[in-house]
Amino acid sequence: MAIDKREIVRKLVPVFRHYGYEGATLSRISKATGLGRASLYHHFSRGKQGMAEAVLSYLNECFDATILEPLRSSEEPIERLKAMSDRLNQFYNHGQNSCILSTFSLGEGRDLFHAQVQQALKTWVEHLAEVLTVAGLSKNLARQRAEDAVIEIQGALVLTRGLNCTDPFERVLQQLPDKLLKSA
Amino acid sequence: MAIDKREIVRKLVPVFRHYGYEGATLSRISKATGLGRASLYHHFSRGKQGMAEAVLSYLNECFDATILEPLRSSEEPIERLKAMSDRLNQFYNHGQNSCILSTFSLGEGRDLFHAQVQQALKTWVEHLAEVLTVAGLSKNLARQRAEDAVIEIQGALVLTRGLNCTDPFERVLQQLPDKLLKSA
DNA sequence: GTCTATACACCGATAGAC
DNA sequence: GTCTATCGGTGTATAGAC
Repeated sequence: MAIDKREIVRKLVPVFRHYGYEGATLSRISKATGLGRASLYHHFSRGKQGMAEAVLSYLNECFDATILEPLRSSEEPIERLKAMSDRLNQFYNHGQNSCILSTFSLGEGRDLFHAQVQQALKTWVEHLAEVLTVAGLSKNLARQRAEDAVIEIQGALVLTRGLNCTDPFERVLQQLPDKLLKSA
Repeated sequence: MAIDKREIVRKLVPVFRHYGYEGATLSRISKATGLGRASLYHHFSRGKQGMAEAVLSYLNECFDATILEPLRSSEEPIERLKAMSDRLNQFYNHGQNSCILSTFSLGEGRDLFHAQVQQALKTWVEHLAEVLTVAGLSKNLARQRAEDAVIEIQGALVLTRGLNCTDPFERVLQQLPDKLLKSA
């Protein structure tokens, strides 16, 4: 059933996120899901690539429903941004989870998933820019700060992973809303 | 000779940087260097791990000599930071090169190279914090902004790769010196 | 110092039983 | 829908000739 497949995809997420497309071997996938190779091919007709696409779609869906959703609300801009920060802290487990968009833009995954990765990043930036425009910033400044926000979050994920310490990520998220809205 | 080995390592750099530790297969390495598998094992006694360590050491050395060196100069802080930005733009090829510190903090590479990655990031932050302290910032603020600088650079690399557009990286570098020094 | 040849484990993928 | 068994290919690594 569809619900079972969704549960399998959920188990695939950490494997692809941590190891990247090439590093996510069928052995690791099999271990993570508890399913044999053949069972996996029963569910995902196009093999490993199908699994990776399912993971990417699933995470895009989650990201839209949990992180972008508050940005589309009718709350005050500052409240929307604070809500996004809170959700991001959960979504990335205090910065300890990698971002699939970052992982899939390396190696073989880059060629396979570039379109989806690019689209996901653009959508995120656009949602942020819209909130900042509502808050009264000029189109150009809103756009630039929206990009800065994504940059800081992605960079904080790298630093948090590299230093093995969640402080940078949580600090960036905490400071982000005010930083984005303060007058130029 | 040592100079030949250095030349081999130079050819290994893009392979490990783009594909990560696991994705850097001996086929790709062999192709990039023009050497057969056995020749590679003649030069690097501990196999692929030895190659990766050589790449990491080599890049750390380059990074210290080209990016950190201007930070240690006796120029004005703003000039030191501008010099770093210029050098970074070359070093990362306008944001089109991945950072090995980011690549090696994923998958199997994470366990193998965590200590070196952590040390390299710390050294970078400390050099920046020292410049900002000289510029008159408080210890805490200097430290925080130094971290922010590394975060923005790493994040800009991710965005530039994901969007396939060098604008974010070059903009971040261009704005960085003033941003770091402006009064709180 | 480079090569060919080779060892053996693991890769992604499939066939066919149940 | 899951399994075992297996395919051809590729992975890292090594032996030994030149």
